[in-house]
Amino acid sequence: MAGRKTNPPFLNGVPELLLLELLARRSMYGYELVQAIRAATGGELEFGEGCIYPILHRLEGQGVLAAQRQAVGGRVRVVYGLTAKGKTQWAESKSAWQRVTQAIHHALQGGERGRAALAS
Amino acid sequence: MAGRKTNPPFLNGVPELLLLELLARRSMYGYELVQAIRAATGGELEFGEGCIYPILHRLEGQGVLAAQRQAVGGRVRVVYGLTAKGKTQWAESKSAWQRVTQAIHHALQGGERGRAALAS
DNA sequence: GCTTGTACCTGACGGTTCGAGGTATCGCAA
DNA sequence: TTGCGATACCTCGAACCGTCAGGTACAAGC
Repeated sequence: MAGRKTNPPFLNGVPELLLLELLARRSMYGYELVQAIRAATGGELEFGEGCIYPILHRLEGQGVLAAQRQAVGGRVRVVYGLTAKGKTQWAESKSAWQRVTQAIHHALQGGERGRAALAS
Repeated sequence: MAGRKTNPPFLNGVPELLLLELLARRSMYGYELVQAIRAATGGELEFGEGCIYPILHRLEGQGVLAAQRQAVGGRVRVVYGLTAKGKTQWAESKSAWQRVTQAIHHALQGGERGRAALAS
């Protein structure tokens, strides 16, 4: 339990979920995404570049994202956007997340009462 | 992306959170907790014994849980309950979870609009 | 006697994230 | 013009968590 300071110890696959969400709105490049996630979560969550870039590359390899090199100034940005497959995955991830969090939320609430809501 | 069939790929520290929640209500033993989690989440989440037992032992070692051996029939059950420290940690974990999921939820909703809420 | 269910436990494996490091360009200020 | 910080990309090793497959043992039913 020694190391581990930054983010709270939940989350797994959450970076990917957030990536898909943000890219569903508009194409962005890696460095931008790192800060967009921080902004979008009100600073609550923060994933380093060492977390984001590998995911980006993996998703691109899976055909979920499409990369496009853009020259801006004298620099090159790699802008990512969702493919058709990506949109499907985005929708799936999102609903999976909602199912899971609802289940947990339910478990955190449903003590002695609230069992009625379990209508098969 | 090969392996990974059972649970959706979010979650980290979630088993621990659920453990604390359930034990805050009443003392339980390991095997019971495994099924209680499944029941409490409507079957959505399922953590095996290989996940639960190590956490139980770790939390006991940290003074978060107190174990008590009970002889039932010809068998011995190890019943766990929250210590004072455990109750603190339970509250902390719970509020942390809520903060995080709210942040993510917010990120999943707040598209182009809702930026106004970012005062300062 | 054998299988199934209860009840405990462990260890190897794999995936994900973290942290620190490395490169290069641009703009600004000293 | 030199240095610094911000931008922008990338990679690697370590750590952690959860999964899966195993292993023990008792009780009850067939």
